[in-house]
Amino acid sequence: MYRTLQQDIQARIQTLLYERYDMQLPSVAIELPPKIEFGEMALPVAFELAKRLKKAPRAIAQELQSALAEIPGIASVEIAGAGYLNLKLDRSATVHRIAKDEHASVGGDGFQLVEHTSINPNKAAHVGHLRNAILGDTFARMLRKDEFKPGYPVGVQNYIDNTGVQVADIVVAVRELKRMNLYQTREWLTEMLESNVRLDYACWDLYAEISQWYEADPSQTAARKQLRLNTLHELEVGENETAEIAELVSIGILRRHLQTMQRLGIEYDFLPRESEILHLQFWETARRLMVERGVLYLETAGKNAGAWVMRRAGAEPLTESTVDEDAKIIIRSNGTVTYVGKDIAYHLWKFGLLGKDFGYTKFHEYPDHVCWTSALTGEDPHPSFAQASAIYNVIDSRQDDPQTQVKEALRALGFTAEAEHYVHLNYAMVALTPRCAADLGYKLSDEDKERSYIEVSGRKGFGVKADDLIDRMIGAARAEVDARHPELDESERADIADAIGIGALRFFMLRFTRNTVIAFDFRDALAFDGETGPYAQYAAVRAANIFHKAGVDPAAALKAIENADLTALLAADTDIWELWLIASRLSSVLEQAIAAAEPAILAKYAFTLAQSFNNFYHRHHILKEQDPERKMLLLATAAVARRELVRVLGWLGIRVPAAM
RNA sequence: GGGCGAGUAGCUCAAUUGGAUAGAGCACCGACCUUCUAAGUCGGUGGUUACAGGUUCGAGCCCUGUCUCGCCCA
Repeated sequence: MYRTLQQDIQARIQTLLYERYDMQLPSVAIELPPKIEFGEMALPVAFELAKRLKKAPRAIAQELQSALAEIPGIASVEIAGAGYLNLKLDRSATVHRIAKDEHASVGGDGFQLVEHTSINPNKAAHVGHLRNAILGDTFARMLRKDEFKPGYPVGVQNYIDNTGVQVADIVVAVRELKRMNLYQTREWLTEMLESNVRLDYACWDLYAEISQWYEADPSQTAARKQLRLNTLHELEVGENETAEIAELVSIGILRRHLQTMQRLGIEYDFLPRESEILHLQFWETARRLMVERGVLYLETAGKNAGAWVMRRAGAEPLTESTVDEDAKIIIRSNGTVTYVGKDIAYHLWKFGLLGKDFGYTKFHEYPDHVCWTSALTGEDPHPSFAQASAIYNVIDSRQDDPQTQVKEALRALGFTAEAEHYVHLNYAMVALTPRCAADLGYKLSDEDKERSYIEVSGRKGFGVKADDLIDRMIGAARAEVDARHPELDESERADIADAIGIGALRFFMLRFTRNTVIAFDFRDALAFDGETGPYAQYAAVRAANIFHKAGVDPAAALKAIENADLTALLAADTDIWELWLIASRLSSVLEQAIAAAEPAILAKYAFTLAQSFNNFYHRHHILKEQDPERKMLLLATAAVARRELVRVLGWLGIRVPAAM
């Protein structure tokens, strides 16, 4: 609703400026004043005009004041400070519009492809992967159609690198450390499934072991490294026992990853795999296109001589005699393609520019949709995901350089619109505090102890596994629920604890802006007070309780104020009006969060709204209110706070439990 | 060596992209449960926004330089 008002007023001011000063501004800023006493909207436009008109800002503000006051919905206009125009809204009229759920539409056409999770299928997911998946899932929820907004058509995919060096390592481990062949591997996997042992956990340790093994015996190092390269090569070629073992193990681990993510309410539509990108020869098609358009060229001199390279973004134009030593190698002089090369092909596919598609086959059935995976020859009918008009790659900041290269390749190939809509949704890593690392049994050097954080390492088997963390979050919530609600039966308590534990975890991962390194510590993550998920959930539960006790439907409470004149009541209680104002900003905040690709903005908003509601809840005892008019307004206020809180928590993937 | 990011209260983080007196949470001190549930509320302590210059009506944010830390690349 706030967004709608902003848009109206911006349009009015543009016409006003045009009429008065024959002037057009690209945009007119409307800010939220620092205090509610200054009104609900502040315009610094007089400062902007002062330069052009060569007049004092205050004088310009005075010239605009009366015209602005005539805009419908505006109660008054005041001039403050050096020339701010502070607008006060007609509170009663605005509340009526909010109660009717008038709000700016969010959404549009064009398929939005969000890629996240993308964990190597060779070991258990850890906290870093959780940040990735939660960010991506939240962003997809922000874009997607729901009961609040038309949204965009959205596809969520999880890229599976099933032929990479990490999977090769786990195959080497299965063979060399566990001494198993294909048949024995199959039995091993079946045993684990039957005894409910987590395969990804077993491989977590195996992966750490094999990483040590390569260098454990100096006389064997060269041979072992060669074995690893051979294994990798066999994986890439396919149709051999090595590839079959890799397929069994990686699929088993992938299924575990999907289960882990399902616990957080995270689902996927498509799992494209590296093996199909190789076998369907995506790269060969892309290579031809790149050579044809002069983007990829053979270097004949300098240190990169013999390699096929691509110019970096922003590089100076080449002259006849110069050699670009800084160019990015795409095909090494030994003929192998780099990761960036394959990634360029894959991204041409995403935008439907490659001229080929995967085969598709069903991989997993969620309650209300199917998750597909890539195949050489798939089944029909099937959807296609190679039609993105915008893509969002949730990949951590360590990949900034290669991501910039892929985007640059699209631009250089002439696909400038696609390059514009290529968003690397990057984020800083999750590390551990030294204390947390020590608790996990990691030996700290004196240098480590001084650091503010310590990086996790899969090769060292050092990190917090996702399922362990989820178990602990839910366990801690369960202890609280058991203490507070002994009267509830087992399944109800389990469900509430699940909502709270997951809510706390998701909120924790989302409250930091993307470029902040999270120094993970159990104490911080397990906090249920203050700026946390449970705090926001608690506010929503409290609001719901009011309606249970009153026997009133929240929607009816909002309808009840439709024809009431609330002017006097809203003038008397500024805190109530302020809560309505915060609630009205929902779509405005969502738009801002989408534009900045920053879910933390929504998390912050959810907290602010919950805080404002808790404040209101404490100050006004709704069910005891004697004045029927006032009680009606209080109920409607609780209803609107609850409505928007449930919505924003929904986008964050946080459920509101039945009780707390 | 090159590239990118960061440095804000004791700690962990914000700051609507250049706007009004830099805000929250935690921790600490104090007050509030016979209440629609205290996973809550209210009050207090706490700041030279790493440092030095510059740009302008206005700088935590932009520019130049310095220092420190992290990540990526050779």
